[in-house]
Amino acid sequence: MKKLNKAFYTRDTLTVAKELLGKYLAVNNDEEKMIVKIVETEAYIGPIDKACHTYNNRRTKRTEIMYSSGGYAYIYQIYGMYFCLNVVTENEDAGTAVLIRAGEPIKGVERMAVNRFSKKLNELSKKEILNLTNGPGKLCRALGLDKRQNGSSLLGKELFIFAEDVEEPFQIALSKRIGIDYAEEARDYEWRFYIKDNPYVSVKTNK
DNA sequence: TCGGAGATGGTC
DNA sequence: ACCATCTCCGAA
Repeated sequence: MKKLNKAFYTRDTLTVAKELLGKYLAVNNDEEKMIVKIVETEAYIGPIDKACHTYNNRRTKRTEIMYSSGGYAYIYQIYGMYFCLNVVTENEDAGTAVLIRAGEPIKGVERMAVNRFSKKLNELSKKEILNLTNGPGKLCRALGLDKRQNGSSLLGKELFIFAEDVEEPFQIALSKRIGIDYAEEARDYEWRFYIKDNPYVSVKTNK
């Protein structure tokens, strides 16, 4: 396994969004050691993207981390009760990031079952297993990610992304992004990427 | 199986 | 007053 380095993140956001597919997101706290395979991402490109929190170079306390150079986690709260994990990309002041929308549970699934459903893994139905991490809010809940990890470096050992030496082949599909209907022309940009036919991709598909 | 609405609180 | 979400519940 090879941890993704600074150079991986400080590239074009659409490239990073695509290349994050099939990589592995690792969470290593005292309490939790979990891994998911990334199966769905979305690019957010502030300067030209009305769906992005940093559109028009808007700088606020919340979005400040998005203006750092690539390789940091931007985690924000949404709808009062959920969190979304983003990976900051490109160079300092770019204001760009990739939203991690869904993952396939690989390791520490027992813990994910507790975090999501307060159940043991062997008590989950097939449907619940598929529902562990197939959406940005669900993914963060399963992995125990919240405001505490906002701004964390992805080059450390608590939260990072790595590639396996041998990667299983897959096809990349793309579509419009989810849940940004307010974003005028940006709603039509096909900046959502996912692994074709992977069962853990979030179900909703706004074509 | 589906669509609508409520939950819930930080941000602007 | 929103909002890069999720779940429940009622209708069909």
